[in-house]
Amino acid sequence: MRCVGPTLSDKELRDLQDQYSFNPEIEERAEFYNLISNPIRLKIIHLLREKEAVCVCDLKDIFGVTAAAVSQHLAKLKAHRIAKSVKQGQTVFYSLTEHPFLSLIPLQ
Amino acid sequence: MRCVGPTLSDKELRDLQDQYSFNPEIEERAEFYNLISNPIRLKIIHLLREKEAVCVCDLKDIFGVTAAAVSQHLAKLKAHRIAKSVKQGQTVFYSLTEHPFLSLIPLQ
DNA sequence: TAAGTATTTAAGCAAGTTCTAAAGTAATTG
DNA sequence: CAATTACTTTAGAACTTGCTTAAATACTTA
Repeated sequence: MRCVGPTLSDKELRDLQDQYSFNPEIEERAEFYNLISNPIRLKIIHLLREKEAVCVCDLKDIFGVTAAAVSQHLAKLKAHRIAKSVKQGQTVFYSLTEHPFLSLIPLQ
Repeated sequence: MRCVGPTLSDKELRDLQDQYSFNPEIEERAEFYNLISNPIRLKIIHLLREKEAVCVCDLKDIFGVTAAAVSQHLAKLKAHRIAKSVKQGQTVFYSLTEHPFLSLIPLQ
């Protein structure tokens, strides 16, 4: 049942339902915002804009968390194709991709 | 203990620790991204850019959830000073504030 | 003023997030 | 080749999120 108060017309309501109830573009963007809503992941992105490529080992020292925690954050960034990795010996270097959504994050 | 592999110098590491281990600006931005990482809240923001002021009752019909759910999302937007409300009779109209972080969200 | 409408608040639950410790894999080195 | 280092994966605890239902509040109207 519709509300009675001074509200939208039936047509306006239908239009907004069509536009918003299912909207993959906005939903995809929300998912990206969720990815960068973690302070460590957002910091990793800023840091990789500055440093090009950094290993897990250094990231764990910078943020003061375990290597496991850093590795899990990097795996999420990688799963969203925001970061990529290159193995050099036993060291894994992470760097940013050219993902278009990265432009949603302003430079420092 | 520092890593042994081909990594950052001690000085680079200290500089990055200083810059990132505690960084309220980035942390505040991450918190905002968390706010807009929910698809309904992000859609409400886009919708209010289009419609100026909309009541809880219409939002519940647009998104197909209960009024309680919408009200809780709006309360979060309000707590972060992204939205404000005006009561007209028994109807509560919500609209956007001029919060600077809103510029982080591109127009449709 | 009783009933109905709009909204908020509270309680509770299921699902998701993020950390740690521990175990597993792979490369390096004494 | 055993030990060490770098990293990943797994499992589990603590916490957060987002919904629903139900109750509470506020306003309107018959």
